[in-house]
Amino acid sequence: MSDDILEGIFTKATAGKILIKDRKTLTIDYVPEKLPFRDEEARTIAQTLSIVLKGARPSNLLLFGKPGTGKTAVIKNIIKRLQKKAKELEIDVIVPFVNAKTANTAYKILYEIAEEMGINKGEKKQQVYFTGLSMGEATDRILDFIQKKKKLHVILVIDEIDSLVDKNGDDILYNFTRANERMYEGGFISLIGISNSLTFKDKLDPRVRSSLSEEEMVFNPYTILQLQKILSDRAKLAFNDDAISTAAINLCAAMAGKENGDARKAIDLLRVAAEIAERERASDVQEIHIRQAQEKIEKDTNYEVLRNSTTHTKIVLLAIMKSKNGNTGEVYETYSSLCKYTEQEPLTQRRMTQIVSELDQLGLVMTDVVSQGRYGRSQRIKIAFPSLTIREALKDDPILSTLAMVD
DNA sequence: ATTCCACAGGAAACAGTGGTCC
DNA sequence: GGACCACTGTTTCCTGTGGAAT
Repeated sequence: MSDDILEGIFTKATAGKILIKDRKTLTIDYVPEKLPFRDEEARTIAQTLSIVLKGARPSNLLLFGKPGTGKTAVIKNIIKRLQKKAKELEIDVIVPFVNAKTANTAYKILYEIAEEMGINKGEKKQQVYFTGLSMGEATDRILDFIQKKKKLHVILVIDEIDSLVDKNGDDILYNFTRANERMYEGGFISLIGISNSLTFKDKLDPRVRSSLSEEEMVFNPYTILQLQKILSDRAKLAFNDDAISTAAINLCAAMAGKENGDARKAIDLLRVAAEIAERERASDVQEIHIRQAQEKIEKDTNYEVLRNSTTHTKIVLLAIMKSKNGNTGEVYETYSSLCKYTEQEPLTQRRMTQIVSELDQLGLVMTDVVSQGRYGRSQRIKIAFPSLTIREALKDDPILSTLAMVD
């Protein structure tokens, strides 16, 4: 590197300034004390739950809303306050909080509930082990624990409850909603379900549905104006004075507003844009940085997903990239020949369509069902991002790197 | 109006793995 | 160490479907 270039970098560095003063307020984990535009929702939920302070069972509660609409944050805030109050009044309230998407399977959810309730710190015979128990036994142990404590009040929060029902059905929910019938000595369970999908209720057994949705609430997506306010509030906490222009905030809000009014994404966009601006030694975050951030986020997620995929998923993507019209049949043929070339045993076509639909959900491919009349019905599959990203992500793959380079 | 193609995608079964319990 | 349990990724089997061709 020549002296001139180094000199340039150093001069630029001294010219630049620190834009972010409090990085933590721009992360997903940061929950503000009070959420703007959610007062009414918070009040209703707090009212519903507050009767636990009188030792009575609050109604089960279902919260609906797109991601990033503040559902989880509102619940977490209320619960924090409720638990503090309950402690003062010496009322025994436990609030296990599980995320059904991270817990992934029905059994893991039971395990996490047991962990959060402290069951696994107690008698060995009552513990819910990481594996080895039947579902029935695990449920029984949790319910027995509550019953033995006599006056224990449990408010069970299941985040992303729709993903639980999608993958594992509603057996767990059935057991927990019916559990109160078994509590002869005064304890109880209330359920709070948080769902991203409004239609998930249709998949429930009617008994579970009526019992679970004693009370319901919908969190509407934020409007662009609301997002602007949220972002500028957050920017005041996160940035130094004059470190971000109003135009940049408005653009950020507009971009996130277009995609379901997701505040979480909007804040993430703000953070990445600020990091780009800092790296460029800019004097403030501008619109151009927001646009660059949007591109970077998209590219990074695609790249990471690709790199961590299984060999067959990668081959399927290559097959889609290399196929001419993208019909399922043609993609499968290409896929099979790529498997032969790389000496992999090909999966069935059924499994391949499943992989394609997983990729579709991740936004890596676009599919479109087209009917060609006499010539049947098929999917048109297209890659939804630049093929350069595929080449980059696969360049270190020992089996596929050479395949990814040729057209 | 009916036929028929080329699948989509649900359901169930299966194999292999990794764990606990007695 | 065998019985039992859950999970994951897969295969097998099957029913349903939109619309051009007949």
